[in-house]
Amino acid sequence: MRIATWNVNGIRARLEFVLHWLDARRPDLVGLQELKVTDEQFPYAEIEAAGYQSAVLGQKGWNGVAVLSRDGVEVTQSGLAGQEELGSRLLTARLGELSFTTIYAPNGKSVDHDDYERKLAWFDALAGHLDGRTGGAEQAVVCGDFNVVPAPLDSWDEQRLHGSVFHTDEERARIHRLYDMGLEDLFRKLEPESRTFSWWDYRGGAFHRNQGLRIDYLLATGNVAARVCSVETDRDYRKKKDGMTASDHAPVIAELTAPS
DNA sequence: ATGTCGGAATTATTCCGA
Repeated sequence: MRIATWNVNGIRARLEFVLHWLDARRPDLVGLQELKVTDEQFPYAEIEAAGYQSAVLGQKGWNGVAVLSRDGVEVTQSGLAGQEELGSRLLTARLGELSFTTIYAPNGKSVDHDDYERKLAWFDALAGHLDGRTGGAEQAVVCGDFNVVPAPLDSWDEQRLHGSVFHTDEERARIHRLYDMGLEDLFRKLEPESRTFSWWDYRGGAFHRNQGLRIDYLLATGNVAARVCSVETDRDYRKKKDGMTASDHAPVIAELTAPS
């Protein structure tokens, strides 16, 4: 089973690119973020023609998340209670025994901006919501754009950026709280030393300079993490392709063995 | 060069968010 997360930066602008990727990579279950469409504007038919059912939590213009599945989607959670004013940023679907949540964390802008405190509060609400859903025999994946660089190794320039947004101890504490709740970072589990990014700024030739951040991840409960056999950051889909413009994020894909 | 995108507001240009 292949699971993936991808911030597409606008599903209307990226549809051709996403269809190309679905056809090439054939993931079974995908979390998409930053759709920038209402539910009605989502291209259900085109995605269905590619072999996927879609569950969508959209909004006009900004944010928005979706779960794509080859085997149907039963939505069990749509939105994060109490955080609605920050936009459409969480969606959970159940596939058999597996709970699959995709999130798009608030950006925070900068540590001295009001949005930064709202970002921290959003993560606290996320932890509160997930509490009790990631322990015991629960099988869960929580994936998406976390907008936090979890450790110094995940930044292209920790020395310069430490303490700035995405790189603060407060944000990292929120990610560690998720780890403490039993969620493991699938990429880090398999690649403990690798400096591999998932996002590069459009500006300044950041991609070609490899000035990026690892802010997109697949977290999973231990019983799911035990099944992971490979994790890839799909850099090829951060590149222009046949005249199509890429998102500023690359997909992250993990392969899981069948449940025992 | 704070250098690029996608989308909104508003009507082809400017602003905003990332």
